[in-house]
Amino acid sequence: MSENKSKQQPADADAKLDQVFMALADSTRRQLIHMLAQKECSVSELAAPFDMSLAAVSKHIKVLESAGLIQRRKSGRSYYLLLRPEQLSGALDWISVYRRFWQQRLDALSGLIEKPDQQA
Amino acid sequence: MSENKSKQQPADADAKLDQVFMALADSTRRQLIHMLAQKECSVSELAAPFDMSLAAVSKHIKVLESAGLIQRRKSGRSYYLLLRPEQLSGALDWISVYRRFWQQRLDALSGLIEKPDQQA
DNA sequence: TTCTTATTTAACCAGTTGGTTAAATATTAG
DNA sequence: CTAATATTTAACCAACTGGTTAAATAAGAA
Repeated sequence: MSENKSKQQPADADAKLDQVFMALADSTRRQLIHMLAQKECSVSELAAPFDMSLAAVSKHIKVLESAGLIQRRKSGRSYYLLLRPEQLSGALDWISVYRRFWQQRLDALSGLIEKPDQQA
Repeated sequence: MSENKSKQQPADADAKLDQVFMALADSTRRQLIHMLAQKECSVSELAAPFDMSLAAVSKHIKVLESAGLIQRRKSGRSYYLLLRPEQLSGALDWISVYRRFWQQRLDALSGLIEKPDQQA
């Protein structure tokens, strides 16, 4: 018998979500993602706007990279980082499951606004 | 002049996102959210399925609570926890910004599948 | 080859996380 | 009042985070 059939969600997917959410749980890293959504950047381009050492930014980049959110390409003596936005889909999907739990309420509320009495 | 006009995103919102994403970056806490999406639960109900001490679960609950994702109500000697799913909207919105970056590609891809040649 | 540029890696540090067990607190039950 | 139940809080610990500075590595420039 296969030994991990009992887990409905593979531990891998869980660990991956851990990594992605953790990667997003830092303002600097979210800004890096934002920059990379505009265009591919080198490490020093990415580091420029931040008031911290290049080594610190390098570490943040590594966190994003091991979460799979960015990809690295070497060109000459520079590394260029490329966003892999589709890697966010797991996180989006996870949260989206709970969207209906608040959307319901909002829908009900906007229903009330549209027809405050039995006017419809 | 107001001294924090230069920041386009208030630090508060940033810190809040930090907390929410951090709260989600743990499988145990995601499972707690899942349970609370079904129904309001007491601490011991929440702790039951987990192979860890009640004190540990209590700490996880506190993390979710300070992120604003759940709300606590005392009844007798039990605490009941209630999910506040709408508090996930900030995180969803943040990720959604980048959705188009991968959706574009998927759309293009499915376009290719629908009309593999110039058959349309 | 030697210098400079781009970046990583190593060593270190303070603070946080996620777990433990044991003690404290609050409330209901006898 | 006393005992049991539900939960938090405290004290502790190992591992991880996010930052630092300094040294190592890689590659283009002179």
